[in-house]
Amino acid sequence: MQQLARQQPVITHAADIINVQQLRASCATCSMHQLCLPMGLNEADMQRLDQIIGRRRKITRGSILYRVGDPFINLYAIRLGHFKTYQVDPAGSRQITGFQMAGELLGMDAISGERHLCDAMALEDSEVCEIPFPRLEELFINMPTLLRHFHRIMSQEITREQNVMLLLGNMRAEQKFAAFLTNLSSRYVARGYSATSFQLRMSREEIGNYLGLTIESISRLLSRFKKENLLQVNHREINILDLPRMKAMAVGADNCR
Amino acid sequence: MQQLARQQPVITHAADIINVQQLRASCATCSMHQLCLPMGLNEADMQRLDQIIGRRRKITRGSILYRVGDPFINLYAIRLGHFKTYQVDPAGSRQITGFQMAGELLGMDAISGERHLCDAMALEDSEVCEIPFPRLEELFINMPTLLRHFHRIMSQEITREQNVMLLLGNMRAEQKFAAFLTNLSSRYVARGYSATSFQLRMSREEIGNYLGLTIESISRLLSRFKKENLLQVNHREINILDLPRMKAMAVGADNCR
DNA sequence: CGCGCAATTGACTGCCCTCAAAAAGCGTGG
DNA sequence: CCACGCTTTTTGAGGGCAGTCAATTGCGCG
Repeated sequence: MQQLARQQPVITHAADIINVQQLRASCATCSMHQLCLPMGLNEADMQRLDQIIGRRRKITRGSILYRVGDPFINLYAIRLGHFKTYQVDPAGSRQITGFQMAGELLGMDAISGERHLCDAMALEDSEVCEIPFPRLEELFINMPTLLRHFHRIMSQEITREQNVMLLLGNMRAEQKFAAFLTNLSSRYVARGYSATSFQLRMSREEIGNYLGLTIESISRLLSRFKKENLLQVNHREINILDLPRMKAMAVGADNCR
Repeated sequence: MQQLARQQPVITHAADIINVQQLRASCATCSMHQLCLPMGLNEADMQRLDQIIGRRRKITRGSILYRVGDPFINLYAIRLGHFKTYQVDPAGSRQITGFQMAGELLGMDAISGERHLCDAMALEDSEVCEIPFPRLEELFINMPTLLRHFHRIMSQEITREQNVMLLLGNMRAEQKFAAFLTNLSSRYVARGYSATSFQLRMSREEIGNYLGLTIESISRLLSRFKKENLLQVNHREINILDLPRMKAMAVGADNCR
């Protein structure tokens, strides 16, 4: 089931040096620092946070960052790339619980049980910052700003999941998919990208699984949206032509139960 | 749509005195303290937590503890009773995001935005402890045990919601309902009650809404389970006759996609 | 070119929703 | 006590949305 990585990085001496520089890359120079854990920290605090960051790891497409049962050691801040997290139930069926992008935090579900409760897989070649949780806890003691922001992030995750529950429990296929696209759109906007043009990092199957639909349904929805001039689609390239209507659909302005 | 409270507490002088005593009730004497926020605290720390608890409020059945848009001031620990939380989407449709019982914490979704993002309604006459969040944050600075446990609780909430996502996205009606019942069962066990005999605190409609099903489907499922000798049901009184089979059904041992 | 994988499209099925009506509780008032 | 209205629940009949199954297309790659 697991996709194999397309390419392994070729390690040369020169590349090692570059890598070392990347490892020393700091939160301050990271383009995601307004979205990520260090948000709102002053320079001194950001440096202290920097010092506990374990390392910046590259995760190749299709490989697993952590899986169910792994001991919980680190949180991971996504520096670059996209991930999916999915739960595996005892019968073996899977449910994707989220798609995460740069600036978002992975692994918070593991805090309670000291073991990860889902798998996290890179959807493309990605980079994460390892944040050793025990050391982060030490920082909390003297950095109330950091602690407060961490609580905000966890709370946001709770809210995000509640929105997915609303989506899964109350929406029709069309509305689900529109909500999915507008959600991606607004997250790309927050990162400075286009609201209407972006690449889907996940397959139709993954979208379907996430939304509680089949791959065929996703495909049909895309065709219909295309026919209705809501969007253009070419493989994974999405171009939303009528974002207002898409948003209206997502909030159920058209068809609701 | 909102149910009106059935009865307002009659305040007399004598009752006031009793109330005052209840207000002084401490975490140490609360039957939920092994499940609730003070879990694992030593006596001194528990007293410090006690001191910041605002008041113990009674919430009559059907009345609202907080609603969408209310400013976030307190977390609430349920001392007694049951609640439901539900989201209201722009089109007006609702999704119940959880049923909470004694020992559980309400309001964590509001931390990020400083406003509540769902409504919380008492399903029966209940009592909560108000926990002013800013004061709780002050405690965190000197009580690492409390902080760690708070993080566990938030993380548990994330995990719980991921399980609901799995349920809503991947399960058939029968499996959903079996999972719902076994979930209640295990939570009652954790509170020292029977695993097989309990009262549903919520209506069929609320169950259906939570599970992404209609009231009719819930009713039919109950009838079928009854016919198959899985359970007895009398109004809201549930008696699970074959818990192992119910659990097997919940994990999809019978029918999965 | 042919193979494999992902996506699309079509035909059909079935689970659950919708609509409708009857039954069962429950409180109220005659 | 029973009649009455109201709400909640149960049960039935039928329909629709999305799933299932299957065949086709398109694309990348060896």
